[in-house]
Amino acid sequence: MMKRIAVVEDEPLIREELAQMLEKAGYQVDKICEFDDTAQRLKALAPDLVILDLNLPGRSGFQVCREVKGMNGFPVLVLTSRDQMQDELRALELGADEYLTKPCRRERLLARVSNVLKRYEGRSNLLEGDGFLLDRQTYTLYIHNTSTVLPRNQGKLLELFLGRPSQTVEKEELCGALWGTAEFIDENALQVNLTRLKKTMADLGMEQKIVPVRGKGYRWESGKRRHEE
Amino acid sequence: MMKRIAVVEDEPLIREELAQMLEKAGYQVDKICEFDDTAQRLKALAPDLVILDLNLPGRSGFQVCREVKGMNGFPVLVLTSRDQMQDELRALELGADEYLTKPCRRERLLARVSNVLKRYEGRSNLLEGDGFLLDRQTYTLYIHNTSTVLPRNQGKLLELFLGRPSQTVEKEELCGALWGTAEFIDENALQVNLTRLKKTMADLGMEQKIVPVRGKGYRWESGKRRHEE
DNA sequence: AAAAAGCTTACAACAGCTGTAAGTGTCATA
DNA sequence: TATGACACTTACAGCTGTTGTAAGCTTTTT
Repeated sequence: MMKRIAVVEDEPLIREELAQMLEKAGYQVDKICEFDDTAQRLKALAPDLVILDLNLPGRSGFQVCREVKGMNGFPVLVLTSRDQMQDELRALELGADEYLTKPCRRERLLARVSNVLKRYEGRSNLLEGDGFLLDRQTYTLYIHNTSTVLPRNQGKLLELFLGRPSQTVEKEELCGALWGTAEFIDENALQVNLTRLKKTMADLGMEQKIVPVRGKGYRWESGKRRHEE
Repeated sequence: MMKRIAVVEDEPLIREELAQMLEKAGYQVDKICEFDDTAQRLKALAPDLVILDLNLPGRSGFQVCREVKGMNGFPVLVLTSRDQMQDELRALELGADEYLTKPCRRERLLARVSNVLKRYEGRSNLLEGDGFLLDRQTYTLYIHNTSTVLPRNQGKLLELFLGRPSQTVEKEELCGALWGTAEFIDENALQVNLTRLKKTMADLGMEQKIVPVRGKGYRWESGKRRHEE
């Protein structure tokens, strides 16, 4: 399957040259030319890799980098003419997967691109939690250098909670996630499954985080947040 | 928990300087000073990251890189004075996670080290196959942007094969992997499990690779390797 | 052609996950 | 502080998917 790369670069000449080079190397390229809501556009494109310039009109590339990594976790390769050490450190700290300075030789760029893509192979549906990762398909949970496959129901619940941090999730919805349509709600069965999830989380050393909201449902508390809302 | 870094560098001065820098940054450092069986030594150390020089006495650093990536999948950061583009490409192709040239500023090195470590968080036991990844603990198989949890026996077999690419693995050993001690060998049961593994591999679109060696055992053929050695 | 090695398939035993049900604990309000 | 509603625990039996068994088939070698 052809890998898709999004190019975020405001200088048209460089952008086109980049796109051509990548296409010649067998990638499908999406060019971003307007930079008012870059992160959102990227989310819609859902590429396999983002190549990002730091000097963008309006919003800074750093901001985009942070948003992309926080939101979707796409791999990000920063390609910029800013060669200050500080910029590099900042980009890496924000989660960039690679940092290259322009001008950059074709071979090097392509090698790094392929390297980053390879690293991310098969990891496109890892959900990021607070100190752990959850595979959406298999419900494999990665934490503290170990992995465990959660039973299906526990995985579904955890997945749902991770998508709604710090929000109250109603029982109806939880039941819906477990048994499809939420027409027949078995609060007890839900309760049992929640207990089981809590237990395996405790066994794995994750901080307890599923808080009951009386009469409503449950809320997932992100571990060591400082400020509540 | 303190991360452990193995430094593979033959020049004592540089080695010590590197080690000091890393230790000051809060890592535990293992220095490798003899280079006759580097990959084996690294395996025994089981570090969180390997910093590797390419110009080693005896065996080439490339060879070490390949062995480390094939065997254990530790993250490898190549730090070398060879700044030929060709070297960089080759190292990346062999699976190196990062390539830096000496001299390298402290901040850059530390940033890249922390970046690589972060990427590998919780992924320390992913075995790399030819176009796929296998989680040693859960036998979750990642391929083509999907993941599947293999049944235990199929996982064990695949794991064993991945550790012995292009070698004939005897039936005894395969049985040993499945049922502990290989004292009681049930060739038929083994056969059935192999068939099942082949089937799930075929279903997942992996090229067929388990070749019988008459009277001996089986051999895992690495798909589309160009040059063997 | 026959023997040996390798492979396929169906089936029953088994393990682990799931829902059920009955009972215990906790909280909020009168 | 008594009460009822809600929340939780536990044991158990049914179900699903994995495993070993056994019988028969195919391929290879001599």
